[in-house]
Amino acid sequence: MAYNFNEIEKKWQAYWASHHTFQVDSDPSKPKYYVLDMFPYPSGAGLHVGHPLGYIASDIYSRYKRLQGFNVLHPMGYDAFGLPAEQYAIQTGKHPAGTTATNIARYRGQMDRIGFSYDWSREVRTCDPKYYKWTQWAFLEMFGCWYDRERDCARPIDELEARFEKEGNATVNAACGTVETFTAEQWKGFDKKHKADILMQYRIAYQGETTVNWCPGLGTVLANDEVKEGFSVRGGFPVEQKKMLQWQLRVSAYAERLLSDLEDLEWSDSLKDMQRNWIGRSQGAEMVFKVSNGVETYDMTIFTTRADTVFGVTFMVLAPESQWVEKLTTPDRKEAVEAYLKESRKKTERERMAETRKVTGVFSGSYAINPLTGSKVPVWIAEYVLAGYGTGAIMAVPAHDSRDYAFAKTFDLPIIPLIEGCDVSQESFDAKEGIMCNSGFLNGMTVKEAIPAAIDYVEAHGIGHRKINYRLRDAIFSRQRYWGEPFPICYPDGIATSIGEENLPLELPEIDKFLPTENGEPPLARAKDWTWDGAPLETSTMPGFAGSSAYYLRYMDPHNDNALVSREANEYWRNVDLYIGGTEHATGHLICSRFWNKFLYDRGYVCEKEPFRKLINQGMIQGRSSFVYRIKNTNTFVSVGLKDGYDTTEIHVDISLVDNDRLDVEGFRAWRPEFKDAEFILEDGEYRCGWAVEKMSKSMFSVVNPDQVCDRYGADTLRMYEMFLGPLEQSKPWDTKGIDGVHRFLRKLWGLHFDRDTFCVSDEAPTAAELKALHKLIHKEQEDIENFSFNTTVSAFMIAVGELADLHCNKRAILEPLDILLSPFAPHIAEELWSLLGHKESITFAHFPEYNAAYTAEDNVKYPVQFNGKMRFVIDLPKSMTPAEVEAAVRADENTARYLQGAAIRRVIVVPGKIINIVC
RNA sequence: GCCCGGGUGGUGAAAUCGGUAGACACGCGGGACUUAAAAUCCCGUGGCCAGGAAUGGCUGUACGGGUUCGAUUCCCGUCCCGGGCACCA
Repeated sequence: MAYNFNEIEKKWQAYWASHHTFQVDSDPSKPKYYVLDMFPYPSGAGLHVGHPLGYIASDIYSRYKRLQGFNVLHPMGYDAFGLPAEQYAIQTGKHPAGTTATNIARYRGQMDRIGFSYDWSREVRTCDPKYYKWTQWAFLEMFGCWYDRERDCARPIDELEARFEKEGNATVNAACGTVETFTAEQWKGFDKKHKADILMQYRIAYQGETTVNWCPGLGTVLANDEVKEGFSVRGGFPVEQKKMLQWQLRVSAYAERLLSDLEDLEWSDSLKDMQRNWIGRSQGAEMVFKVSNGVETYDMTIFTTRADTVFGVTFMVLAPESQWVEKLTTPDRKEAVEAYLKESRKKTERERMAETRKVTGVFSGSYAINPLTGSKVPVWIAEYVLAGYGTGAIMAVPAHDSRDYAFAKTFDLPIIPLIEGCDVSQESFDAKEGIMCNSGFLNGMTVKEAIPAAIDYVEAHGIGHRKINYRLRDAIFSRQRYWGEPFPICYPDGIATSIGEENLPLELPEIDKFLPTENGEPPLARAKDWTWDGAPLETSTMPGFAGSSAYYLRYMDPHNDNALVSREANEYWRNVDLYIGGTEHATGHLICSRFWNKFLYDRGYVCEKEPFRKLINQGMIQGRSSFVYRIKNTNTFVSVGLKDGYDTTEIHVDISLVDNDRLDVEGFRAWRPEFKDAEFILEDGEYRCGWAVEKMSKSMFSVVNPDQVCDRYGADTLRMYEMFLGPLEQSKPWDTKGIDGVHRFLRKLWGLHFDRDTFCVSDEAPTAAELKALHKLIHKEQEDIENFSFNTTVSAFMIAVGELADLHCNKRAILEPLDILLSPFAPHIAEELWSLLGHKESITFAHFPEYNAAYTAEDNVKYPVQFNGKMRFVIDLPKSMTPAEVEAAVRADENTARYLQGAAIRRVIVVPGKIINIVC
C-alpha cells in the first residue's frame, strides 16, 4: 500500500474541520494552556516556507499539550491594517479592504494545507469594525485616565478634576507634561479651553507637540522602530525630523514597571536585554546651576550620572530645541545662535547620522556658576545634547566624557582632570575607576565612593537630588493615513473630546482617493461630513501597533459585543503561556502590548499584569540562492569549479532550474530569451552552480512556496523537515535537498505498518527490545519538546523507527503509542495510521503515554576508571547499579584486573554515575 | 563605540551541572536488485600515517594560553561572523 500523502492530508483536514476538532471553550475541569503565534500581516506575496516555521512549532506544542490533557487555546488572526495595502490602493485605486480580504484568503488557504490545529472560530482581523471597536475603546479609556505616581497606577481623570477643584495641583504627583502649579481658586477661574489644555497634559492618551520622524514619501509620521538608518522600513523613503502636534501614549509612565516585571518572564536573555536597553534606566542626580545672561539670573536643572565630576565642569551645553536657548542667548550672540538653530533644524536625521563625529555648537553668551566651586563657566548650544532626554541641558566634564572632550578640543575649552594619574592629553578618561583629585572634599575617594558622596552633599545643601531617568519615550500614536483605526475624538470649539464609548465603533469612512488632501491634511479629511454632532472629527488614524496590542485578549472572547473580554473568559485563560514570533517585534509590539496590558490591569479589566509568560523567537529561514557565471561580454557560462580561470559575472538563477547544485541546462536556455543560445563550459559533464545564503526573495529567485512542497512531499514532510532543519531559534537556510531524508522516514513508517512481510497488526505482547525502543523515544520526546528542541526529536523518531523496523515489529502495543507520539509532528499520517489500527475517534483525544523508566534504566553508562591518580580506561556498566554494586563489579572484572597488572585493589571510590577511583 | 549571541566534517547539525566528539540527515564513494533507468535496500565516509587484511597509531571542536587525571564544555587573551543599540550625559 503506497503512502498517498495528498489524499490522506485532504481527508484529515476535512475531518478536523467538519468535526470542529480544535474548537475550545472555557472548561474549568481542565487546566488551560494558551499558545499564540504573532499574527501575520497578510501581504500580497503570500507565504514562503520561512513564514510557517514558528506556526509549525507552536502547532506541535499545542497538539502535545492537548495530548497531555490541557485545554489548549490556539487561535490565529490577521494584523490587517497597514501601509502596503494603502500604498497599493494609492497606485491602483483599489480599496485596501478588498486587497486585504484577498490576501487573507490566500494566507488561509496556504495555512490550511499545513494542517494547523487553530480554532478558527476565534479568528480576529484588526480591520473589522467589531474588532477595532475595542482598540478605540482602549484608547478612550487611556484618554480618560491619568497616571498617579503615588499609587503607581492609572486612575480616572474625573478624580483628578475633582482634586483640582479642591486643592489645585500642587499636591498631585503624576506622570505628566509640563504644567504650571495652580491653586483650587485659580483652577476654578480658568476657562474651559485652559482647563482642557491642562488636563491634556495629564492624560495617558494625550495630544502633544513633539519631534517626530516625518516621512514625506509616505506622507506620515513613523515610530522609531519603523525607521532604519534614516529610511522608512516600509518603502525605504527618507525620513526627517519635524515638530508636530500628535496623539501619544504615556508609555514612559510605566517605564519602571515594564523594566522590573521583565524579571519573572521566561524570555530569552537577549530579548530581555533589548527591552532593558530600550527602556534605558539610568541612575543619577538632578542638579541646579545658576545661569545668567547678564540681565537676569535663573535656576537651571541638569541631569548627570557622574555627580562626582562636578569639580571638572568647564562649560554647560543646551540642546538646540531647549526652552533655555531663548532665555540665555545674549543680544550680541543672537545672530550666530539663530544661524546655528536654522542649520540644525534643516538637517534630516540621516544627515545628522552621517556626520556623527562632526562636532558643532555655538556659544550663547551666558554663563553658569558651578554650585560647588563657584567658578563661572560658559553656556553653549550643541546638537549632541538631546532635548528629549533628561532636562535637555548638561554640565560638561571634558576630562571624563568623550563627547564633552571632543567638544572642548574643537572649541578650545579647558579640561580639568579629576582622577589621579589619568592622562587626558589625547582622549578623555571615561572609566568609573581611580582615585579622585582636584575635587575638594571628594579627594582621595574612589570614583565608586565619590558618586554617592557627591550626591549626598548636593542633597544636603539643597543643590539637587537623586533622580532616575529613562530613555523610553512616549509612543507617538497618530498616523496621517487612511487604512487604520479612526480616533473616536471630535473637536467642539477646538477641544479634543471623546465621542463616547457607547458610540463605538467609529467606522472608517469611504473616500474617493487615498492620498493626502491638496493642503496636506490626512486622507480622512476627504471624507464627506467627517463630523460628530457638528464638530470636526480627528483626521489621523492609529498606527499599526494599535490593533496588535490587545489581540491576545480578544481571542479569549472574540464575539463579545459588551466587553473586550469578559471577566469569566479572562479569569479562565488569563494570559498567553507560550508566545512564538519573530525578534523584529522585540521593542515595538512587545513593549506596547505590555504597556497596554498593564493599563488594562490598572483599570481592573484584566487579571494578569503581564501578557506573555514565555516567549520564543523563531529564527529566520533564509534563502539559498544559486549562481551561474557568465564570462564577460559573451553568452558562455562556466561551471563554478572552473570559474577562477575566467573573468566572469555572477548571475542569480531560478532555484527551480537547479537540483543538487546542478543546472538544468535546457531549462536554463528556455528560462529567458537572452539565454536561448547560451553555451556552457562543464566540469565532469555537468554544470555546477555556486550558491549563497541570502534573504529569501523574489529578486534572487530563491523563494520556496510551501504549497509546492506540500504537493510534492506532503504537509507532514514539510512540518517535520522545517523542524529537522536546526534549532528553532536559529536562523538557517532553506535547502530543499535534505527534505528527502524526512520523506523517506515517513514512508518507512508507513511501510512498518503495512509492507512488512504480511499485512497484520498483532495483539501479541511486545518484546523487551521493542518496548525499549519505544520508551527511549517517549523519554526523549518529552524532554525535547519541553526544551523546544524539535530537531533532535525528529532524529529520535528516525532512530526509534529504524530499530523497530529491524525488529520487524508489528505489535499493536508498540504501534499505537508510536502514532500518538508522532501526531504533534506529522498529524495527518498519524491520524490515518491510528484509524487503520481500528480506532474511530481522532487521535487528539488519546492520552499521552507516560515515560516508563524501567525500559531505559537498563541503559549502560560508561565509567572512566582512574587509579593512583591516572585515568587509564573506561568500563561499561548498567546505569541502575548502586555504588556498592559498581564496586563489586569492578573488583570482579577481568579486564580491570588485567589493566591493573596484578596490583591489589585497596579501595574503590564511586562518584555516582560518573567516575571510579581505584586506590591500589 | 557599547550590549547580547555564536565559531564543531563537503553540508544542516548532535553531544555542555567537564567523562569514548561528529548522533540523525543530506551529499559523496562502493555494492545488491534490474536488459536499463528510477525507486528501494546494504556497506563505507573528519584528517593523516602504517598494514594484505581484520586492525592499530597520531591528530582533530576558530586561534593562543590556563585550571583539571580528563576541556567542544570552565577561566583569561586574540581573531572572525550574526543580531541589537548608537551622541541617552
